[in-house]
Amino acid sequence: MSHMRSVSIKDIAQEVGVSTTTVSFVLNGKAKEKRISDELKDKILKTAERLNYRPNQVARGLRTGQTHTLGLIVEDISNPFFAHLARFVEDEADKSGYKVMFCSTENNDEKAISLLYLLRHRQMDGFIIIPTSGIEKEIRSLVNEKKPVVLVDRYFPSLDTSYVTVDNFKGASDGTKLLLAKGYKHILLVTLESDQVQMTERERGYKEAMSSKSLAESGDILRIPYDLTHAQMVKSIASHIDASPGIDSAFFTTNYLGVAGLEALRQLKKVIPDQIAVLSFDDNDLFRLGSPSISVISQPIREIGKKAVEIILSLISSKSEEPRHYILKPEIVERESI
Amino acid sequence: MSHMRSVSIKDIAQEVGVSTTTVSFVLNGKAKEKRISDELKDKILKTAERLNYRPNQVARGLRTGQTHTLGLIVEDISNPFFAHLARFVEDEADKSGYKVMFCSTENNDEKAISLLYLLRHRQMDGFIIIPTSGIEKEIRSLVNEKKPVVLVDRYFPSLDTSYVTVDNFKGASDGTKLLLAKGYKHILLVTLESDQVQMTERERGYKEAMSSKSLAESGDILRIPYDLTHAQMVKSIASHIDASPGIDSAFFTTNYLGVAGLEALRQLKKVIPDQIAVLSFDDNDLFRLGSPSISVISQPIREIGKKAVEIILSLISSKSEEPRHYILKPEIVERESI
DNA sequence: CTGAAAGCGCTTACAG
DNA sequence: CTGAAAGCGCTTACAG
Repeated sequence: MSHMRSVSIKDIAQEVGVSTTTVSFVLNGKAKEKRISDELKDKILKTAERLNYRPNQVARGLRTGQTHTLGLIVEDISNPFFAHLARFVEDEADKSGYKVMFCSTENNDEKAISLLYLLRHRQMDGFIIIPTSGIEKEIRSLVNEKKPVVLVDRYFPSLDTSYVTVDNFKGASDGTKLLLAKGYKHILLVTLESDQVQMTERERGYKEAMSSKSLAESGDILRIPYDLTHAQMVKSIASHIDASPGIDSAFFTTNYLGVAGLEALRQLKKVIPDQIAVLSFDDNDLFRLGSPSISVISQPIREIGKKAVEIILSLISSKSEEPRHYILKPEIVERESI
Repeated sequence: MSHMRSVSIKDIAQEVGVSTTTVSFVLNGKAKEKRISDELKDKILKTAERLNYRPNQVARGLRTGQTHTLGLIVEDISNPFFAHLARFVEDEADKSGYKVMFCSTENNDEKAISLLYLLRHRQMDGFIIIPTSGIEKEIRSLVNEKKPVVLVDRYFPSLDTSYVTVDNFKGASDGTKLLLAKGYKHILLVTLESDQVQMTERERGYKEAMSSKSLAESGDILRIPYDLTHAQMVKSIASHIDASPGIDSAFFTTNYLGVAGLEALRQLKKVIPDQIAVLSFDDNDLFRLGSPSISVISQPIREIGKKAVEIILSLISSKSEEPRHYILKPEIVERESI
């Protein structure tokens, strides 16, 4: 019972003895509008059913110029932050009949550019992008060509696109202030060597909080190159902490830095929070259920995903719309680690 | 500088003063084969470059019948097991110029069926599917229509499809035997109420290991309905363990059951492994870095993803091929929890 | 109430 | 060496 060619609108038309136009109208629910008789409509519907007709969306996409597909470009789909984001984007897109195609950039400019290129070939209706720092030019041309695009997690201050992020400055500043309020004085900030806005803002928040205190408090910043392997990150963090006995607390600016940090502290056999307090951006199972549980600055991922899809869909339906910016509130979750 | 219509092969043809045929040939690298002069070839290439030509893959897909897109249907993309699988599938597919479109079924038959339907409309070249138990009929018709499909993590014994899984029986049996060898006698198996092969095999492995011991050893099985929320799972596990003082160890058959289990034990303030030993299927950051770290039966996710893509690509390139089955070896990772 | 025809952007057998 | 033409499976303005 296998066909090499699947059944098309033409087959139905032939079977019923009518034009493909009529079939198309009926199948698209325009029977009423086109005033096609109920008998004929039923006959066409029944025949489509009987022949097990499946509309070819590729053909429809070519004809209408709408593929009902969103391109989602993340840093790494296996990172829990992006995996959850993907899921919420999927759910939200699904409600409007959109599917999503994902790609991981590994935070690599070359890869990101080539992925964006490939996705454009495939006529995505819109793009939800966690940009790498070197992809500004390509995003700009996307915008210039009026392609719907929304940046997530980070954006380019010099580029007027829609974006949705979190108030990273406030998150980092509040987190640091919480540590200070708890009596920790020598706070190490472990962050990524990055010029991207989400990272610079977090660093700025930390610095602002530190500077608001007296000079007795002293900070320290460890900047990890973002192309290190996980093992190298762990090693780098461990050796820095080991060499800095004065430090009483560590603040990690991303979830995988936090994970690497816990691994480092474990190697050093540091007791949390007695020997060193820990705070991290982003939440995950390890932070939530590990022992001790880790305090975090949690991002509202579901809301971020929802907003991103909402923006992209509104951009798709009305090309002229102005860029929209959403800056959501991160939430401090206090646990046992501080 | 924005165009409503992007540049097509026709624009290039017009610009150069040549037919679209010729343009298509050189753009597809067939200049040599079609013996098109180097001058002309260069001119066409230059013009394409200058006009910033981007081939429309939707049109190509319609014409050639190949979309170079794989459909990946998982249970939940935000679950670390599937998130990692997705990443490895992506990487492997990428090497052959394929992109992947993902969907989450939530282990819901209706949703799975509708997703498969939607993806078929979109002319995926192949499907990598983590099936729900009620989707057998739809998978069967996929196979009957000679669509390339490979099942992952589980399969239907009564359906002759390609699949790649892990030796779940051996994994569960070895894990149980390890607990027994460590002196634990009263092992609780916490599993899903499921008739799917990966689950029944794990339960069978556990039972086999238990029955190989004397009657002094006694087991207990808690079967969690798979439609419970996370909180309900935690509650169900907690109350069962709380009501079974004789139990000295717990073996969880999936990663999220393990996570819920740890949460339950934390609520009950049970000390691991002194009051209760813990073993779980699947690995994750929490198991690896939590305190105490949790022993696991780890699946070779990268290899699973690679194999799945390898099979699907070979199915795509030669439709006649026989189904292939891969049963990979799980690995026991002993940590502090037993 | 219904259909012939054009066209979305490609590829490719066929012809010269 | 190169091109005219058909066709992938749809949708839709136009005509009657």
